Amino acid sequence: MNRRDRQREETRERIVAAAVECFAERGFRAASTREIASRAGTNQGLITYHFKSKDELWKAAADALFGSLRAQLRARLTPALETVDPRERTRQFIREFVRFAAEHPELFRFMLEAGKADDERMGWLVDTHLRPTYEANDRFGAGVPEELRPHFQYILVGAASVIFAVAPECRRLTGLDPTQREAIERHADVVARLLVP
Amino acid sequence: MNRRDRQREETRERIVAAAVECFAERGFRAASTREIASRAGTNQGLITYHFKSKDELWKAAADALFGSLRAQLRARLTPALETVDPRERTRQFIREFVRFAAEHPELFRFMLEAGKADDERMGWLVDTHLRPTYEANDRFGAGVPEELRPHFQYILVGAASVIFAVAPECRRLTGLDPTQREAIERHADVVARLLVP
DNA sequence: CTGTTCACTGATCGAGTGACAAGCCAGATC
DNA sequence: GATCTGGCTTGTCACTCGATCAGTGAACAG
Repeated sequence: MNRRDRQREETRERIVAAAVECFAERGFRAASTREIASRAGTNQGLITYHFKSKDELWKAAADALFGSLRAQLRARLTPALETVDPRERTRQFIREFVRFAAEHPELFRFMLEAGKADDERMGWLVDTHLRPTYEANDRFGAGVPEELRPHFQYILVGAASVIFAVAPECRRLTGLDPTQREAIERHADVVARLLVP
Repeated sequence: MNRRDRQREETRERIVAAAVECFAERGFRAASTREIASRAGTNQGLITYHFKSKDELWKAAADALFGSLRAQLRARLTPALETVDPRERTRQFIREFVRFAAEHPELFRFMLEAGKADDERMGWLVDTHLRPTYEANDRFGAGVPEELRPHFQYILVGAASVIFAVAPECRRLTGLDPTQREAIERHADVVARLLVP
């Protein structure tokens, strides 16, 4: 690959990384391309050059976030499948999911911001990223009746993620800092034991 | 009270109601005072007249939302306290909380949007509204050890609310419409039985 | 070495944004 | 019934937004 092409690639990646941060922190509309450019160390015009529009940049950010993290999540969840006892296996699965949610609160924020409105971005995100992830996690819901699957899915996601998504609030409200390793492990344990008694 | 004063009050309430909607749907920055004014059936200038700034309007909206809903929630939760069996009482409590979350998804959206950043609005919301609510719900966590309280709190909120906060996404992803009465009751039942085995 | 390509910059556009101020007129006051 | 108060409208301010585009210069091809 060319030196120019490598430079191009690296710049795009810097912009996408900054975009993931901004979109997760502020939401689509409130995130400005100028701030994204600034965090990436360039100017705003370059964003429209690489990604035709803000919408396209958002999709690129979603691709980077969900693509990378889905692979990472699968890699971390599969060892749990080796556990023999099925209930303990599911608990391991859940604990690992909670740890993952703690390390990547931007994933939940991204999903929640996109999922609340019935617009084109939501449709795209569901069809492109959420459905594959959802179906991949069916291994987890093996023992759950068909009509309860969606409930369990969202209960798990909510129970695991919310405390990390509102970490500043939790710190101020309860004094507990959910970013501490100890708190993460405790949360993982509580969620796992609640969902699999 | 004067006719003018009544008119004034009613107008302010219309604006606040529109503001609650907009802030919950779009977040603070992405919600525009012009859209709020339009939904309230007036013009943008009137907002600055009644509420000096957008920040003040946001606080007024939070006051209306949390104030009214905390009272309403307490009214709906206290009957559950009459149940004799302590575990069943807690389950009733949780079921009612889930129903409440289903009817008022804007509460969770509001809380989540405010709680993710460590800014002045978050501090104000915690000190003014969240802490009182949090402490009032201590009746619920009677049997829970001190250091697990925050975890249970956020697990309950997340498990109960997320599916309703991303209702459009849930509909498209799973085919289940979480706004249907049947789905709400099922969700309430699942959450209650999970959190109190 | 020469000419071309193309990642990148900086300026500018129209369409919003929140805050502000001057005027209007129904309703309160006397 | 004249006067005045104050809720409300309209227009405007400086500013930010995403998008567009001419211009620049280093890396490329021949």
